[in-house]
Amino acid sequence: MAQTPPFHGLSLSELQVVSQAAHLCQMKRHAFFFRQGEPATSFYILIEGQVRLTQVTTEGHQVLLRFISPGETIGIIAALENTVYPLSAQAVKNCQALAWDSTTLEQLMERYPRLAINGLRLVSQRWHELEERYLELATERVERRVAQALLRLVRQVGHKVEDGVLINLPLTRQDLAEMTGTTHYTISRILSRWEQEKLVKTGRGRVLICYPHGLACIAEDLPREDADI
Amino acid sequence: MAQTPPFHGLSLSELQVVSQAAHLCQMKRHAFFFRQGEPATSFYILIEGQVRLTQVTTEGHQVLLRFISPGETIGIIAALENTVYPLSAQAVKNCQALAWDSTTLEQLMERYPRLAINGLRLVSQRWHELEERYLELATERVERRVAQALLRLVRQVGHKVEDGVLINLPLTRQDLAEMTGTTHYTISRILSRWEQEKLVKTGRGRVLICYPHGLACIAEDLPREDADI
DNA sequence: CTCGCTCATTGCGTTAGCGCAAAGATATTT
DNA sequence: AAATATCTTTGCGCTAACGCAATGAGCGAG
Repeated sequence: MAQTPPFHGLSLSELQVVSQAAHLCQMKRHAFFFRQGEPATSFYILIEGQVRLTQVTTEGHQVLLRFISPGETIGIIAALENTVYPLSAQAVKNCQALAWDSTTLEQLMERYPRLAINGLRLVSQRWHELEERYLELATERVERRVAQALLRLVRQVGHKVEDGVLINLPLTRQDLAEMTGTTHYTISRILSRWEQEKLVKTGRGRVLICYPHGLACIAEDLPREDADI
Repeated sequence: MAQTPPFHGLSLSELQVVSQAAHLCQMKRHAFFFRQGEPATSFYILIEGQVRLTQVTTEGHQVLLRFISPGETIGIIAALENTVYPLSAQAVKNCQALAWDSTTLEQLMERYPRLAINGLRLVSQRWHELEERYLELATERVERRVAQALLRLVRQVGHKVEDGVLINLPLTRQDLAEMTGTTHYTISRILSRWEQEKLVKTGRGRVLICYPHGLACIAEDLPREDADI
């Protein structure tokens, strides 16, 4: 735990105090850590599993913001004051997490400023990521956004296998659509095309990237040869 | 200064220490506080004027993230060591701001945890705003995004005048396009239409909202009567 | 094994929004 | 006042992407 970013720079004894304030929390597949709009009461660090962060608009449109992997935090945005969770966090697989009560967390931050500063850094990073996505959404075509999204997933949960890199998550066309601001129809068409070009192999809820470099070329709009490896 | 969010909860004597570490900084119209990609060395609180936060993609596309008004912060990212500014901050009018050196700021935060916690809260808010915009961009049509953007500007820099609310900023069609992820052509067409419907009056770099409620209806897709109030 | 659900594909018509081009309007400079 | 630069408008053709509809594929439950 000492390794994870939120706790960098804390002494051993401090770590002990902090960790004793936490409690372990188990979540089954499909269970919600919390739902958008609920009062924000807990801050989590994921130990095991995967979590999806989603949002719905007032109109009922869904957006999938990102997945959370072990070591990352959930709900830091709301770990302060009296806010509500701005998004929903749902376990994709069975999960384990450490949880802190938001008031205890605030007390801990008063006591160990390092904790607050680390938090600041984390949220800044998250901001930066989001802002990159925002930029992408505002300026790029759909195909490139999809390529970028897949590359991010490769980096995050990519699992090297014989014939490429497997996205180690159940990931439907609809999911990808909600990650990139498009429709599952369009995603399906794009993946079909890429499949013909031998860039990917897909199945139901499964995406395997055969040739990441090719995706990167699409993502960055490099001239790409149609060579199949 | 004690009123501004970054300093909530500090005692008078603490405030004194903090404010003595700052220096006043004057920026002429069109000058840059900093540019995207530069090492982040300073954190500012705007006292007077207006600042625009922009970003460019590697491809040269511009995006206008938002305007900053007096009391708001700029470059909070600088609170953390060894980062670069992720965006550019340019004075729209002549500006005055308080500036802190990033290393002194970090020391202050170590000393007064409240400062770091407030910072965390600020960045969280910013994150939330951005995420709302992201959602909008991913799910709404252009016209509604433009309506939303104008309403936000009304709230932020709206100036009540005889025949409506004036956006108290030089604001070109191009600016609005960069705020909403579209083109200045489209903005021009939309504003022309709204002008016919007596919702707005525009000039070169000037937007006056005659009937904010009408905009709100567009923004939320309520059935709106074509009555010209 | 079979039923039923969710997910995926693809043809097809539609359209929102893009972006060139060209002209007009409003500032700014000299 | 004239000249220049910067904004704005609008016609027009174009295309990326949407979204319905209908069919097909894969998975889980009983």
